[in-house]
Amino acid sequence: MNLRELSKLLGLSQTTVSRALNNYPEVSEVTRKRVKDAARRHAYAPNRWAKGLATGRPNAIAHVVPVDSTHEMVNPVFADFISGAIEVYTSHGYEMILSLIRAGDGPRIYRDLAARHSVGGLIVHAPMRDDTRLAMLDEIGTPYVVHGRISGARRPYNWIDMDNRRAYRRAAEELIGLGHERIALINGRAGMDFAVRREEGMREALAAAGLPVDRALIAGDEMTEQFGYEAAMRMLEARRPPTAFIISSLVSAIGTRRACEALGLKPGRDISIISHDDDLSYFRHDGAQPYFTSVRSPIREHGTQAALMLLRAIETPQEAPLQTLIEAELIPGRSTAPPPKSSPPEPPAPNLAS
Amino acid sequence: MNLRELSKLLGLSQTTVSRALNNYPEVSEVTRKRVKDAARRHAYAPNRWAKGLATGRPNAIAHVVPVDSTHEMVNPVFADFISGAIEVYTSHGYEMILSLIRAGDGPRIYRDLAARHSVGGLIVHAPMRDDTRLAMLDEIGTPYVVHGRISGARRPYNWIDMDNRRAYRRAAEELIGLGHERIALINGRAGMDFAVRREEGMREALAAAGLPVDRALIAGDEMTEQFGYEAAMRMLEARRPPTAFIISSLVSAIGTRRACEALGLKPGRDISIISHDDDLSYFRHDGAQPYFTSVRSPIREHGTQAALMLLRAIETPQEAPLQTLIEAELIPGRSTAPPPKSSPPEPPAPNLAS
DNA sequence: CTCGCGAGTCAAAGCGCTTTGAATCTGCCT
DNA sequence: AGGCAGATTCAAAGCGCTTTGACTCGCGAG
Repeated sequence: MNLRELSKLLGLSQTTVSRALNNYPEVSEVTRKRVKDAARRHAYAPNRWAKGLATGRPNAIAHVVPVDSTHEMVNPVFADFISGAIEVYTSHGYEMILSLIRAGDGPRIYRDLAARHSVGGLIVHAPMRDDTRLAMLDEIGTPYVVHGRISGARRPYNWIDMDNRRAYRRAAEELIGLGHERIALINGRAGMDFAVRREEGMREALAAAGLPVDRALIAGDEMTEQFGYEAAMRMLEARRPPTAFIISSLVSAIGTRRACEALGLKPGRDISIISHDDDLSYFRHDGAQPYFTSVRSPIREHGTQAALMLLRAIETPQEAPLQTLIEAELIPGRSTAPPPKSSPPEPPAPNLAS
Repeated sequence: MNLRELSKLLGLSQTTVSRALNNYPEVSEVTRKRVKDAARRHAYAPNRWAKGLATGRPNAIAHVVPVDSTHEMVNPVFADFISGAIEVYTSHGYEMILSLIRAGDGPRIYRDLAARHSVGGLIVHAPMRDDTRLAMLDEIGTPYVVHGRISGARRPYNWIDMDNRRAYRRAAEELIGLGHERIALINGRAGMDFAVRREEGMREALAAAGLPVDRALIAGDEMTEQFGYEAAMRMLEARRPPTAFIISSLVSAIGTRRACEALGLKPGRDISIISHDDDLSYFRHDGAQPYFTSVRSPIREHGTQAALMLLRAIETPQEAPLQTLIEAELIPGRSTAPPPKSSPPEPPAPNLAS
């Protein structure tokens, strides 16, 4: 069933039928009702192609997800982010197209998407520090929203991010307040913008407390369970193990927990862990006190916000880019405690000033 | 840059340029090269709408994911499945559109997708036993592939599934072989087709070994970490706890592990766990022996297969539906062992026959 | 020298929708 | 009765592509 058939059926012109369906005011209410009823009865839905061609208005949003070619990974966080965004799109008449991009593909994909005309804008995932994509996107002219930030950017751009530095400073302060002095950070891949900020946050807290930074207690990689396990294992078996961990991802934190338990260390008693809780639906704790003390930022909400921001950028391009910084909470759980007394206090270093 | 501009630029007709770009044989090689070079130089990409309208050939595949309205969940397994499928689509010139569907939305979404004409087919996720969607899709006439199976289906349809029954029977046999008699199943939501099959598989093994089925040792729900924890906790604290668990999802298995450890039970020593490993990239163990003994079926591969099957169904609709049953492996890990001796042997029930 | 043929190219129609500008139909005022 | 504004409706153009059917051009066969 197409518009012509439908209009013929109703004895009306295509113009009138089209206007009736699109809620134009110059159609009488009685006609509109008649048209809409008929459309429903005959399961008429406008052809997206024809509509797009006629209006020139984009009807899709692309999410471009970089995929590390060696690992072929899709971050589980991504699923929740998307599910937040997608609802916004559908309720505004856009469809979401998903596009994986390999490290090597570079600009081509973005240019193709833009040249298609059907894609009104896109969400940039997993920004790196000094990511070159922005310059390219600005040149291409497609509206975009970055989930995260890119430090080296020249011009203002739309982004939504959590306050990583503040949150991780806060997390480290919490541990320091409990008496920890050797705090490890198990972080995302080096170069990822969020990872840089998180490390900065922790360093700030250590510096403020006059604590040294031990490079051996900082690890960064793709945040798998396995990585959380191995990094923790390595640190815990070293000469001077940490008494606490801050971990950038719940998935890796689960790996770290596994490592601790393998060594007979009980989190919340012998060792402390602060995890990162993206409020992933499949890992959500409805119960009373959560297992992990964690930095919580609701990722689904990020998705919703990013989508709204993008639609705004598409529909009112003249307005200035928007920035949204989301504060993260530190949720108390049962995985943190003061460091165990048993660990022998460091002998005071000979020439420690003042 | 559009076709007309490009052709004017080259001093050729639109016809010739179009044909050159689409590799039609009736264009001389020298012209074709000239055209392709110019197209690249001016970043020309055909307008998808116009192309679709002109050819009538679909250029998108939809993945329709049911979302439980109360939980708003996106299964982490889904991310990996999709990433397998998407590569197939892009390499065949299709784009993937993602569509969430609420329990209530029912047929409307499917009909709309079909009426759009741009969507050539779809993947049905999360089928329930006696799912009514198939009848509807058959009526609508869109090609589709089911990830999983639907027992009550009337007519043959395209599906790809793992051999759930066999795999879970095998898992239960493994535990029975180790000497376990009280085996718990922490399963997916009741009514999900895969959950039904898995339970059947376990029951078969129990029956074959002459072991009774204890309803209290079977739980089913959305497979979150929390559910794995709570279900296990409930069972372990009951009067007659299980000595082994079979768990339908790695995520829930992690919750179960947490429960065991909270009670001082070490998996692989005091309690046995067989998990379900979807080979999720973020949970993949590259190392030697994995932590969990588990039923493994590579979900990403399912995605690839499903996509290929769907494209075949779209491009050669006359062919009969295809079925692919994938065998799952049972991967030995460190979470299984014979039941602990300490547990007092059951006093023989008075009137147990022969 | 003409004709036929294949290779290469072209003009124009058509895909299904929106939108412009004009036409028609009311009812009501003068 | 005539005129006019406002309310409805309409015919036709145009969006950018593919594809049909026709045209042009060389060249070898007759």
